[in-house]
Amino acid sequence: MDRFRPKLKRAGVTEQQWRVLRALSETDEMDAGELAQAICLRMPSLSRILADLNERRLVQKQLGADRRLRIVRATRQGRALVERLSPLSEQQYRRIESALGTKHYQRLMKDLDTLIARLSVDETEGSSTVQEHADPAARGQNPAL
Amino acid sequence: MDRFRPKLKRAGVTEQQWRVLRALSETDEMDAGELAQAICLRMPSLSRILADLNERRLVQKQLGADRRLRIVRATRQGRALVERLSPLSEQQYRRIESALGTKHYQRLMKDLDTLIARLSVDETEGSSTVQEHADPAARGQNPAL
DNA sequence: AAAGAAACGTTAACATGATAACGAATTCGT
DNA sequence: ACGAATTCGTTATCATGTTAACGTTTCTTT
Repeated sequence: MDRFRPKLKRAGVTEQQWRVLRALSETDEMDAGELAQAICLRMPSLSRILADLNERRLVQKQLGADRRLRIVRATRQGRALVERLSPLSEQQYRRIESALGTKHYQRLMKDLDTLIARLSVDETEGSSTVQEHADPAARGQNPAL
Repeated sequence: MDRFRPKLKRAGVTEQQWRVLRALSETDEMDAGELAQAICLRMPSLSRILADLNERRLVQKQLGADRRLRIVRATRQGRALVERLSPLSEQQYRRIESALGTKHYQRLMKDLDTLIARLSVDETEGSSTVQEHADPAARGQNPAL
């Protein structure tokens, strides 16, 4: 992140704002809780970030059918920002991969996924919210960048 | 850490304070810079933490021969605290190990060490400060807890 | 249906992470 | 020897992590 964060800063977003936008740009819409779990952000942090991104018109918040829920969507501008920065993000993953070698890299990502999944299970005692990803291109359910 | 942090809190130390004390109790003395690198803490954070721990008599700061350096040592009380909490820390590592299995656990720790070492190298472009640890019991140069 | 419990977000308060600007001490080049 | 560049640590500032306390809305229980 030491390498990627400066690029994010030039683009006007912080590290966590980036993770939020990235996650949102991959789906249509989510409620805040889903989003928080998807990217491992606590609700207090997410609240602040969404409030900020909302004012800057990068995301859009609205009430759900269940009016406790806050439905969030990335706006056009938000998605455009992600499109613009994604290549720089990919570049960092390739850097990590080349530092370890493809084989070790994939093994590391897999082991980390396994660890996160298993630890999550008995944290919440059963209600595993961590979904499997059969996609071999997936680099883990919690992309750092 | 979600499991260990509450125990630390009851003992009156934060997560990073714990890491500082743990590192110091394993050596005789270090200057602030060495310490920061050893446990991956930025100097601004370390400064605040050492100032705090110093007032609470858990560590002791003094000037080195080179008077730019701050030599730091854990006091008796500091070491006693680590002795008292170490078993609880070990317990967490065993939990992680049992979640992955011994084989995967060791492999994960090794891969992470490798990654950290290699990324560090070309961050600083050559002046690798990351020392090897031949000790098989070592769990990585940056114990989280 | 009404009181209580639970779920979802928000806000508050404090500790930490990150970056930059600074002060003090030391080393270098001339 | 002297001024510039370095090194080490501190301080300032802002964003985030963490925990707890709340306000709303919904679900449960009776």
